[in-house]
Amino acid sequence: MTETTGTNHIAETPDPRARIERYAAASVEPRWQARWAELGMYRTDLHDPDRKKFYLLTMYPYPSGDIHIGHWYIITPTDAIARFHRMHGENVFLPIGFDAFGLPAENAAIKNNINPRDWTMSNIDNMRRQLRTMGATFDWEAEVVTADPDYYRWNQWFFLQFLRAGLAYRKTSPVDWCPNDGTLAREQVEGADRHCWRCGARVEKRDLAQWYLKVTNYADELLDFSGLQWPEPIKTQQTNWIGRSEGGEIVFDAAPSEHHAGGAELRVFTTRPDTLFGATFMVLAPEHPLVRELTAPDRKAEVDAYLAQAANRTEIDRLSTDREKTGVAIGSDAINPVNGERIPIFVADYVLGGYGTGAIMAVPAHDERDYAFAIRYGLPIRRVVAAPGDEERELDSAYVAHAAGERLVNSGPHTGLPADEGGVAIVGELESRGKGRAAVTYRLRDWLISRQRYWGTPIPVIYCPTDGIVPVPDDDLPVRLPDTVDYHGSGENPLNRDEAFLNVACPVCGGPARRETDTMDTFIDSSWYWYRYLSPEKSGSPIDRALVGEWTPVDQYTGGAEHAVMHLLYAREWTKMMRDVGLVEQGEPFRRLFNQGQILGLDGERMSKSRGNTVDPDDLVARYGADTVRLFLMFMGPWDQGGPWSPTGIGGVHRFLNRVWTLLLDASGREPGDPDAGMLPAGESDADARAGLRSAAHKTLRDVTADYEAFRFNTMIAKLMELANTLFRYRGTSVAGSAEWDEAIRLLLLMLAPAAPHITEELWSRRLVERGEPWVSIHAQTWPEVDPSAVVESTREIPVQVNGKLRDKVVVAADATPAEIEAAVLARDKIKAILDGRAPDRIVVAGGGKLVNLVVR
RNA sequence: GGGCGAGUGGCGGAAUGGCAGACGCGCCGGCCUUAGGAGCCGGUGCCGCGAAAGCGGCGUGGAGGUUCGACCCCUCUCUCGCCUACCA
Repeated sequence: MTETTGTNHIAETPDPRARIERYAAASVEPRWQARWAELGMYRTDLHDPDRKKFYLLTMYPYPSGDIHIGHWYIITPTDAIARFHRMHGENVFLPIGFDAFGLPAENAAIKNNINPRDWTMSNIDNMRRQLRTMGATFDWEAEVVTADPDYYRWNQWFFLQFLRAGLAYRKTSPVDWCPNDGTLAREQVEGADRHCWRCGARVEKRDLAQWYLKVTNYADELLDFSGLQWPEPIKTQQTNWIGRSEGGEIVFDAAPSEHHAGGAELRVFTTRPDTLFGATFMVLAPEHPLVRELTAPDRKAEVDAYLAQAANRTEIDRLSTDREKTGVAIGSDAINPVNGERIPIFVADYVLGGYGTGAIMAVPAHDERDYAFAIRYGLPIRRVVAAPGDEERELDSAYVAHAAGERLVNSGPHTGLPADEGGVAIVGELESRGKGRAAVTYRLRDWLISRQRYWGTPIPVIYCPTDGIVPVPDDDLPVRLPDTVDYHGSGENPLNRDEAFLNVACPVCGGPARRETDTMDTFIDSSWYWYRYLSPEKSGSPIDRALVGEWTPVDQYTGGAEHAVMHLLYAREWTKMMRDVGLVEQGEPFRRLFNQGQILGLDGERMSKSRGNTVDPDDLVARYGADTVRLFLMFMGPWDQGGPWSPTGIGGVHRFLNRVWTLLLDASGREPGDPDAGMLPAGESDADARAGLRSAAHKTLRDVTADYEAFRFNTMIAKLMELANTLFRYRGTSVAGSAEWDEAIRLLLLMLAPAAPHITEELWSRRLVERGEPWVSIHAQTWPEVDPSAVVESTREIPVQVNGKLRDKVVVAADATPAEIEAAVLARDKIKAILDGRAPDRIVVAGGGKLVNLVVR
């Protein structure tokens, strides 16, 4: 290494800057990055039996082309966590890969007339290079690229496994359809105006035959987060998304009429079976299969018009906040199973086809939506639940509260029962007659995975005129995407026109058949990639079961909270499906989850290339170095908070690193600007100073260790700055160069190493040269231990309050008893003056002597 | 409409029942410099009194409450951000 050290030639030089070499990140950082790569320092030995394993996963990036400051914000603290754990002797696995399928590649391809694969792969090359400039310790040997046939063939393989297990199925139903992206899963439709999560276009409904995964099987299990250390808001969001409701399913029969024989079963789901006697009409969703059958001939024109209008509904009133309830009567009645009453049937779009049974019994007295509808169309409102004394009171809105002592009214034989008992009794009675049962409904839907796009995993299915739906045999996998694509300048899936891809012999009968041209939702790629990291080259199976058994679930996952009900839910569902087809033992993928915040652009919006508000870190790295950028991102604020990007203040952390550099290279130097340079603070002896320094260093170590463990990087860095400031105060004094000084310097470097890996490695190596010791990387050092004896104090200063206001401070021995503290406080002149002869009514010695409060009334 | 989160100096933020404002930016003063958008030292919540040391008052969106003591816990309320959207 370099031979220069500042201590050899000291104070005569007039300009201190001429004396020591300046910190030049631009030359230091690439040199160490190359050295680490050369030594393979971060290649993980997945088979090491001795060390405790630590699987640290960070959400893999989409290869949009450029790494921006937001990527750094996610990755560099994650890297610090990895380095911190390595210094604790753990075998850390920190892989990286690319989420390489998806629409932006296709859009770029159409726009620039290039192949999506070429576009994606060249972006990945660029991003690999940029990622390396961070100094992050990724194990590049484990890299996964999802657009690689060696990866996506296993998506196909999983699909076939799930198909065999009954977890995948094909169904024709109204699906959410985006004009650009084709089919969307329910959670990929956002907002009141129902726009596409990816492109923002308005989403329509279309009837299509599509592939689904049966994730609703897992609804209850997904509500169970026991054993997971996940942030509460994410658990809440997932719980709300799954949306479990308990209630009853009740069977109404269609009443006979001139146009219908009656008897058709109309099932409704309700969470309020206790209000069944209050049902005064019934509402079917526009998609309900019995709408057409039950519509009276004289109502047909109006109903048809309404159904057509409902299909376009989102366009009509996309911005209206309180949507008017609309609907039309279909000219048939239903029979209420509890009292035989005939109630009219309506079709209205406030009832959703996809939730519950797509039909409701309307109880306007006790449901706000039903109330609004009844008022608008002049339908009867009958109160059936009332709090004591309210029985006769007129309703001016739906009564939905749950007041104590509520009882059923107007409910036939159940009148007078407490409401909750009444509900149970009604369901029980219906059940005995085969007209109802207790039921649970979920908001969660099955996962619609078909996408009408080229750039994704082909769904491995063949349609044969004679044999129907035929799975592609495992041996024929992967079904490869053709390399040459011709978009004809449109977004239509080019696979539909690719005769070579389309035409295939049926695996069963050998006759001519056609391939499925839909591809899979790219969230499938991200639902298992961390298992593949453990064996990216494995060819005979998707995962290495021994390694997966040993290394997963992932110990720590870091990434953004925006995937709360998408990726993070799909990942849990997929692992459960893998478990159920016998591939993994566990049912949960990630033990501990941390959601870092998001860095927003200067416009306050989420950074994205399409918005054009990304911040390129390359300029900052060129000017200050990667360590400064890393440290600045960690210092900005709490990691889970994020915030708008502003480089204001980056000079502060850069100055800090320069000061650390100076402390190492020029401990004895003195600054001309300091009038007290070279002198100990007034009244402090050399021994005091040395003991104080040692104490400060060990207290810092204690606190910094806790901050790393809790991912509190901002306060961690603040404490290191404080220690550096303390050291700087003693620079050039008799303390500099003492054993205590040396220990403090050593601790400072070790504590800083995970966050600022390059400068600490450089300074560490120079320190070793100076001491004549052989080189060992600082990143291979063991995390130091706090010396408890160094952090104990002989005295302590206790704040003294009078009636809760700070008035004085008193210094007592560290082991002073409460009585001694009390006596010391009362002996203070200032306290005597404030008390003015009065005796305190009460003396609170709080927190084991942390504070004293005198109460005077 | 519902859910989650957050409101603290000029700014980023610290302190989760015990000295509010750590650390950093910015600003002010000084040193050093041919020079400084470099470096170093000191100061810096607001208001008042004081030459100063210092003293006093106010202060964590607002209003109440619990407590010896509240940025922190409770109730109500306002503002902002994110998520969600008629879920029977």
